[in-house]
Formats: sequence, structure tokens, C-alpha cells
Amino acid sequence: MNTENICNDPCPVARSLALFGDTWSILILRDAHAGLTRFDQFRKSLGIAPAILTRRLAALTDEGLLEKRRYSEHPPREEYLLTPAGRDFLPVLFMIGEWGREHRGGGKLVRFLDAETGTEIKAVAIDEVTGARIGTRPIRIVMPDSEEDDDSFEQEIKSRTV
Amino acid sequence: MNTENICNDPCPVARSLALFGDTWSILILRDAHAGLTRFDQFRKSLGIAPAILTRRLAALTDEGLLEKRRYSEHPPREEYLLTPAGRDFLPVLFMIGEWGREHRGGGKLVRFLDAETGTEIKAVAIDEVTGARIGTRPIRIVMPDSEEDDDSFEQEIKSRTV
DNA sequence: GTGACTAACTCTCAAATTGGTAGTATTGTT
DNA sequence: AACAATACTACCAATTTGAGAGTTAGTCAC
Repeated sequence: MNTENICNDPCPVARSLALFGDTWSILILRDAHAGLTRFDQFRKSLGIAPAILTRRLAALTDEGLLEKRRYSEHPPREEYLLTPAGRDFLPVLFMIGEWGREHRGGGKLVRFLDAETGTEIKAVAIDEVTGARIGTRPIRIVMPDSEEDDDSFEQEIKSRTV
Repeated sequence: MNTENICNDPCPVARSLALFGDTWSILILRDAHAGLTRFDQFRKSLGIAPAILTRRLAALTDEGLLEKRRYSEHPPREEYLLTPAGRDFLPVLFMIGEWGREHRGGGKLVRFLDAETGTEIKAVAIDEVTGARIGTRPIRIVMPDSEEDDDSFEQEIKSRTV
């Protein structure tokens, strides 16, 4: 899709998706979090066509989620490392994974364990302010141009309440 | 990308992405959470070509994230409602939004408030078991075919530690 | 110093998908 | 009868993807 106009969308979800709103980018980020750094590691892990991998890595690098670093001068070799912004993507990965485990969880699945306790990680999203789980309380969406008290520009998510 | 083989991928992230691994699907789900239900509401909100919207809505319905419901017999009219699985997508949306706010947050942004307290929601992902924030402790990834004690088939995320 | 090998690509081209616009079907409204 | 609303379908040009072969630049084994 057209990622030009979406970049200045007032919705932070839309803005993010302009950068990683496709399957390959997210899988590359997943693999990067799993420790992969090199072109051929990604290519083999994903079974992606090299031309597409080149483009995706370049895009993610441009956008500041990955960083290209030369790890050998002779021969000249590059690797792709997660930037802080790329590392901040981990919670997104976990929530996507949680959804998949819950709703597409048949058969053998990769598991994510806490390395210290050895327990399986169950990722949940909470509101840091109220401590409530996301989705358990009603939410008010406020558009950027509306006064906060002006109901006419607000929408409510009615589907979830405590 | 090819969504056939990814459906049985052992990684829950990959499985999820087979269903909503594209920008339009995620934005449709976002709008559905914001209360939109009808074809033309989605079309106008997203500026999406109708043929593509038709296909995406059908896919999301097929996959069980949306449900098509006839809300009028005369004239025959349909609307698309979130299923429980679709509603469970909300934490993913929030984490994507959090990322965008943090890393692409310039200018006017839509805000999400707790309807009761009126405070801005700051979504964070935590491990329900340990209570630790995702990304603050080392993680062990266990492949489905490996013995849990067999190090040879395990990978560690080394990038993040407490 | 020749041949095999590795890493990180680029090139090519057919196939699939997308975007943009116009048009259709069914019904209600004036 | 004309017009509007809703939920689409049809069409076609433009873009993107997928699959595979080829390229470049070096290392290593003998």
C-alpha cells in the first residue's frame, strides 16, 4: 500500500505500520530478536527471495529499526543489528505471538521461556497508569483536533468493559 | 507473501501474520475496535479501493476475526463485527501504537484514554508469570522438537537482560 | 595459482497484487 | 421519476513479489 501519506497520519498505529506493516519486515525483526544478524541467516531462516530481503533490510535500516555494521573489512561483510527502536519492537512481537498461541495454537509451537526462572512467558498488555489489562476497561479515543471535553469528535470503544 | 506454508510454521508470530500480516488488515481491525462496522465506513476511513476492502473483509471474516452480520433485510445490508478473537487483537494494536508514539510521535496524535480515569493509556507488555516487563529479562527460545535440556537446538536472545 | 567455497548481493522476468475509477444491484426517499 | 445510500463487482494499468540464476569480492586447500 501507499506508505507516503500514512506517515503523517495522526494515528500512531498507522504511522508504525508505514514502517513495518508487512509480514516480511515483522519476521525479519523477529529473527533479529532471536539473534540473527546476517543476510544469509535471514534468507535461509525465512526462505525469502534475496532481492526482497535486500529491500526490506534497507527499509528497516532507513527507518532506524536496524543498523548496518561492517563486521569484516577483508572480505567486506555487513551485518544487521537491532537499534534501540528495533529492540523496542519486542513487545509487539510478543503480543502477536500471544494472539497466535491463543487462536492458532494447534500442533508444535516454538516456546519462549524466561531464561532465569525457566517458566513459559505469558505476555499480557496492561496500562501502566491504571494497571488494568488492556481490553478490560472502556477506552476513549480522542482525535488530535478536538477539545478533550467536546464529545462530537470522540468515539468510544464499546465492546470491552471491566 | 505466500501465506500457505506459514500457517503451520511452529512460530506463533508467523502463524498470526498469515492472517493479519498486512497494513490494511491491521488498520481494518483498528477501525473495527474504534467502532466502525460497515463497508463504507471502512472505505471512507481508510481511503482503500473497494475491491481490496472486499477481499480483506472476507479474509478477516474467514479467519474468524470478524463476523458478517445482516443488520437489515430490506434493503439487505451487512455489517462486520469483531469476534472474540478479533477483540483479542486489541493488545497488539496498543503495542503497535505505543511503538509509534514513542518512535514516530511528532505532531498531532490520536490519544487513547481510560474512559473512567481520563488518564492517557500507556500500554506496556509484561510477563504475567514473573511480572517483569517484556524485554527486561533474558529469554530462552525453545524449538518444538528439541528436548528442553538439549542446548544444541536452543537459541538465546542475548540483546536484553535485566 | 586453480578450483572450490562463502557472503552479500544484483538481475531478470513471469505471476500476483494493488490502486483508481467506473459501474451495478437493490432498496428507500422526495 | 429522479436521486441517494449501501455494498459491492469489473476493469486495467502500475507496482510488488517470487523463484532462480548470476555477480562480485574475497578466503582457503592443495
